[in-house]
Amino acid sequence: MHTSEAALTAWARLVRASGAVRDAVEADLKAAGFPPLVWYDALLELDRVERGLRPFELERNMLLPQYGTSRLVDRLEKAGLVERRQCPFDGRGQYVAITQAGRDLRRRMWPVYAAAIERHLGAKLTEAEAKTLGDILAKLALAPSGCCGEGATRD
Amino acid sequence: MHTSEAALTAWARLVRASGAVRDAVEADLKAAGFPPLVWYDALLELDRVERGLRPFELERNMLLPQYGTSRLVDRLEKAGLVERRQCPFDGRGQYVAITQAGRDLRRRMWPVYAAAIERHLGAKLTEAEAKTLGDILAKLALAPSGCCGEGATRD
DNA sequence: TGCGCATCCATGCAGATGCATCTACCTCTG
DNA sequence: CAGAGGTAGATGCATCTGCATGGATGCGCA
Repeated sequence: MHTSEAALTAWARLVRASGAVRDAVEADLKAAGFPPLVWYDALLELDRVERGLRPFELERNMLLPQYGTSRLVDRLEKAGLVERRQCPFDGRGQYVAITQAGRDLRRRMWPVYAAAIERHLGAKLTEAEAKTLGDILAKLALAPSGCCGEGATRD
Repeated sequence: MHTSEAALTAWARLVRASGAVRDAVEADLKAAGFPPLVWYDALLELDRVERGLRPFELERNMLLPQYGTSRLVDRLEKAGLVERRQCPFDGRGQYVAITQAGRDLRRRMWPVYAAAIERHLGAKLTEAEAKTLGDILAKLALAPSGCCGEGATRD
């Protein structure tokens, strides 16, 4: 099986460009005195759901490892942005719910975040390019080849 | 200034997809008993240039922070894959040169690496899509908006 | 020549991450 | 109900990263 030139180029640029853009957006957030991107993402997930989320749900939604989620919640909790609640129907589990402080912080972060995205991504692409980019990237997420077995063709 | 829907979607998918693909490729390398991606990248850079590279060159080429480069070279050196050489015309500087062991390792890693790229990226896109993706991502690297001032329009 | 300042690289320390493992609880089966 | 096996989540330890700073050398200018 041959790996195409185009795929190799796309890989190289994907890694570089995404890293650079991500770092730039992170830097803008930090410069404004805000916590890292992953905090925002977690708060956003949690803000969507009234009852809170189970850690394993957060883990799936954010593509984080289990221990990463556990410790991220630790930090968010320590900062007063979320709280852990006992899960009523599963003694092993818990719900993680956003607090008002968490909602406030997320809301304050959004303008800075949006501006950073615009500056580091939006401003460099036309509308059509952004659309195309999103569409192609969506295909990469399909049929997870790394985690669920059944990645290559079955023989 | 409004941030377009398409740009926001592209951002979200860029972060997710690139993270997922990168993690999957890393995992394949690790599963084959190889060191992380960044080692490969560094060895590749160093393998291109006979005389070796100054750390600050490696730093620029790989978009790494200065201390990150310093410590990456430490690890590579400890593993016998590179060696530091005194710089003949700058007493502060040095050259980092790949060793034969480094070249060998890089060569052994390549088939696994290429297969991983094909599996996690190439196989999911058509040739045309990969080409388009690469072209669009290339535009993101232009006119660095995060690091050199002069990102937004001058007022 | 000597002094101020910039550049190159290293490093101490704190915080974050990866890995393996642990505890506690659930569920299924006989 | 007992016991096996699976799932939810936490955590000790080693490694890695970010940040600030330090030491050493080069360079420009009086």
